[in-house]
Amino acid sequence: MKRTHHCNELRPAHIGQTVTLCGWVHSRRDLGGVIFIDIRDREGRTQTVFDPSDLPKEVFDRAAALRSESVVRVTGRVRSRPEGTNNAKIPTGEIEVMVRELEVLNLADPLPFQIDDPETASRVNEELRLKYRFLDLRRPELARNIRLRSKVAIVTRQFMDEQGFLEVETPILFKSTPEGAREFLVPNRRDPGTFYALPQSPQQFKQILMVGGIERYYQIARCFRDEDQRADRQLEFTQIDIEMSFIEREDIYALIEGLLKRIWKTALDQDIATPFKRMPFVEAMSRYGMDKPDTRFSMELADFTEEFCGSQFKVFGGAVAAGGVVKAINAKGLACATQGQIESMTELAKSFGAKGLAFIKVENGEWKSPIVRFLTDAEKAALQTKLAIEEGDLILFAAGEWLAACEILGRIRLYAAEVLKAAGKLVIPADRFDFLWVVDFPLLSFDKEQNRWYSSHHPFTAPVAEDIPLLKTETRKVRGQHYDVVVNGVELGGGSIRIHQPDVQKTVFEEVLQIPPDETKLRFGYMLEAFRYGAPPHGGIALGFDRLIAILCNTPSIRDVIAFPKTAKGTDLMTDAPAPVPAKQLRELYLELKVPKKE
RNA sequence: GGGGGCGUAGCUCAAUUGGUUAGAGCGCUGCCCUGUCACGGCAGAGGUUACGGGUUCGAGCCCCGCCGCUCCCGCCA
Repeated sequence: MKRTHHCNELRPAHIGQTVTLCGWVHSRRDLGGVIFIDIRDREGRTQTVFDPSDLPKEVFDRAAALRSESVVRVTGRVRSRPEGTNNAKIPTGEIEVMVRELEVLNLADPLPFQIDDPETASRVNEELRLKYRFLDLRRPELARNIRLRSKVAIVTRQFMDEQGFLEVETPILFKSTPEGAREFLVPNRRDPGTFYALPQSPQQFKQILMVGGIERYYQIARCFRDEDQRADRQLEFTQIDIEMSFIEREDIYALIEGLLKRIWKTALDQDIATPFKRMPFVEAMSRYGMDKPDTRFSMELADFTEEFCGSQFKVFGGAVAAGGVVKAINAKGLACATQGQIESMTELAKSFGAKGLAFIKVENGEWKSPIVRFLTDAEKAALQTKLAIEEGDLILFAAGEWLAACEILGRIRLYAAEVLKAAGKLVIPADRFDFLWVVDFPLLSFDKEQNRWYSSHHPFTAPVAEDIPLLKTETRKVRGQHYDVVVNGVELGGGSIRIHQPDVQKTVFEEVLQIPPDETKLRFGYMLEAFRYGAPPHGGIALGFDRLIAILCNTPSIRDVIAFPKTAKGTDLMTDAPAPVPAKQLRELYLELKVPKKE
């Protein structure tokens, strides 16, 4: 070992010992006659002292020439700091190391950005931080996140092992399955014109593992989806992937509640309440306008379909007449919303298909709104009662098809909450976590443009048993045995009980999803075949590991919990990936490029 | 594919809204300093205002294009 102690280890008990520390020059305070250098490693920092009366001039001069973030190795004697010079801010603040020897292991160039001050470092342009990720990773915040991630991975493995799960690795080189997310393709040199695909998830392998008798599988699995990025979405990401045989939905709920309880206890030393609330999809949409409701604040959607049936206000009356609904929320205390904010909300509503956004401002005891003159006294009374309207409130409406109206108000609700938070009128404690299961999703959704049904989750999701007869007749009504686990409005994971009977699976593929039989065979033939040779009933779930860590770290972006994340455009600013390859490599793969020239 | 925000010194930001030589703090370089801990003091260097066009007597500021980062919509079985 090059060192005897780490930089957060020395205490008054070590006084008198000769020690060797290695680390980065965190800060250098050169007082001319004496130099203080704080040496930092991942554990903490320790003050070292260079006293010229006690040191060869050459060593002192080298210390004076050190720059921030240089890597050094120092040897010296631990001593108590002189009276009145203790530093209460750091755990090693009662001692210091009187240096005898200094070895400069790596003299650092001046840094592209400073990392010693957390305040400014966290505000540095992300582009620069991504390019110099190795510097960013030294920042305490990021280091803490990476550490927590490791800790949670370990406790996950411990918990899953205790529950009798086997960790099984599945292939990264898989086959293209064009349903679902766009895939990354890998050309196959051995058979020109054929390709592997990187898995969107180990879904099919984990089901095959169940047929293979593994019974309980888990994996902290890398997944790849070639879709556009978001703060919570990267091209490659990690899932805690789980599958079990001979179980029902409740078994998954109990397992995941146990796992999350353990994770929260380990990561935050917090006891979370289980079991989690269960909320049917229809209820989540009706009350919160979201299938991943943030239940930390209310501002729930109220229904006024009955009240506005036949209303003089055509937008509402017409919507109801057309079989739609009228919904409203009360953004308490938001009557102060600026014209710009109302416009933003209107734009938001329009982006979700609304024609406009009706609102009522309650100010100075008066209902201010372009629509109020169309409302009858009875209608006003209904609003007053159901929304508990008070001075300073802002009422927002959506009318139309049930799902669309709910979704619009759901988005408006979140926007309003952000505005209220910024104004200090809505306060949500950082340590509050509202978990819930969203259940009873529709198995299938209808794509109006392509005029066909598609799986709400994925095509292996089992219908609720009693709904199976409705598959071909009342497709819309079939519920899937699918569940999402949601916390604070974030979809943490989802899964389902799977179809394990080949005939049901075949019906879903061919008769409901309308995939031609030969294509079904080509894409999923091996699964249908596997299910013919003794497939146990099974189900599973996948938790977004990056999102989980981001929630625990209280950061909005998963880039903050991934060591080497990519940008929104999918590039790695440090390595410059992706990049062109030499023609020779393309020839070996029998690939020819037809890249359109930029004008 | 679409919409919004940002881009000025190595970093974080300013520039009286189109008007003199583009400033400050930190960092960097040099000098001074023996108890600092975001040490302090003095001096100095450092700019193609992302990039390319345009309008104008005059552009960091206005217009068009383009690149990059970011947020959102679409997309994410």
